[in-house]
Amino acid sequence: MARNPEQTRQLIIDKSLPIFNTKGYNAASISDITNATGITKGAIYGNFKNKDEVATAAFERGVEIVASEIGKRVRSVNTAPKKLNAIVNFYEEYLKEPPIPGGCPVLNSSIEADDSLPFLRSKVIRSIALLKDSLMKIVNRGIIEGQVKKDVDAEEFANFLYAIVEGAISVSRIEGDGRSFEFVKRFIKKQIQEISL
Amino acid sequence: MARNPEQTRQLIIDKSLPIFNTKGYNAASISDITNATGITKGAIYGNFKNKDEVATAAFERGVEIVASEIGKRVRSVNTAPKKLNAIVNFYEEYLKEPPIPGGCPVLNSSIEADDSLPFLRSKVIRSIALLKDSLMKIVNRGIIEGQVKKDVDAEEFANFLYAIVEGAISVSRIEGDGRSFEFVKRFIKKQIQEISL
DNA sequence: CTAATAAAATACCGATTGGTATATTAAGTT
DNA sequence: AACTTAATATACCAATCGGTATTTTATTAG
Repeated sequence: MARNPEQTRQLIIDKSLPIFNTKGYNAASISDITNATGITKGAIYGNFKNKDEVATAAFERGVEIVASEIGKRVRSVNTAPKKLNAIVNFYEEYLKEPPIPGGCPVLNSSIEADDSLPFLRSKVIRSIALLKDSLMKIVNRGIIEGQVKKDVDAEEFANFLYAIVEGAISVSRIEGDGRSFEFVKRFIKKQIQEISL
Repeated sequence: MARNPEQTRQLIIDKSLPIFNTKGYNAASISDITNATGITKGAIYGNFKNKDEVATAAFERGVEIVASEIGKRVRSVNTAPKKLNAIVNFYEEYLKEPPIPGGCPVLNSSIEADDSLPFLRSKVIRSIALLKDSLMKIVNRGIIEGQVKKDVDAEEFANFLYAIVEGAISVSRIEGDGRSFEFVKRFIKKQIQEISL
């Protein structure tokens, strides 16, 4: 054996994630990664079969970062409305101080993978399903625990919240300021208030 | 003079639009365009300075198509709530039978242009501003004409509507079915109802 | 201290990229 | 019909792409 392959692999993933996330899969090149890591092509192709696998690993790492951060926020409060608000606040902070440069990896990959990048598509779909499912569970538990009106359609609300947040991120990012997100945030908070008891 | 440069230019724009919109700027190559048009590189570079200008022209054509279609729907009804619903219905149809393959060009370019493609950024920002402004004007006129509650914040509603529609499109497209959009549509229709008198 | 081995570095590959310089061709003018 | 000119086609360019084969290097086992 020689060196530390796990560490190398992790380095490649960590350094390539922001590259894929900012430039997109096609524009991100292997030499971008070698430059960012200080590691050579040989090391990359020794640890990954091809560029697709690096991108996949980077995407999954990105989702992991986002999901873990959301999980932290969600667990830090104890009612459904507070949890939902915490998620919205997280995304607002995400815009101001991105834990991953380049925006939301799920949204980015979603746009790039819908027609091309078939190897990523199912991963993206799965990530979205997980996120929406978390939202649904929060709402449903809120209903059970008497914090949310019981006639609320949890699936509809989850779909609403997910779609509007992703949309607001994309708009705010291209506009380059948080004004649009501010408006949307205000709207979402009203909606959360609306379903709360 | 020889041949018909305007016609050639238009051919390049029309054929490259779906290519850029499905594959994205980077993955779409000049040879993709020569293949799709049956025209050679010489003709492309005779009519456009470079790839950026082809992409820009294609993007603007895409926006033109979307905007004109929306305008048609909006003009076909005569109250603010109906106009807003018509726009939502348009995007639902857009998913089922895309006038431009590859999804919404504004959303797609928005994601790709936020970090890279500086030459496109301002065009995308402008398109979004125009669309949101149209939405705002519809709401404000609805207020004046007594179809919309007068305490409604038109800018907030426009931002909400634009963000959620773009988000819903992206989710539905990656998922490959209209289920998510269906949920979101139901939610939006309720909101339109909510602001209506 | 050496041999074995696995990881990483280097050198190379054909294919493709965006772009350009040149040649050809079609149309308008006289 | 000959000439001019603008538009398109062809041929070519260096640079870069993803990927592979080979060599070097670091580590561990004996």
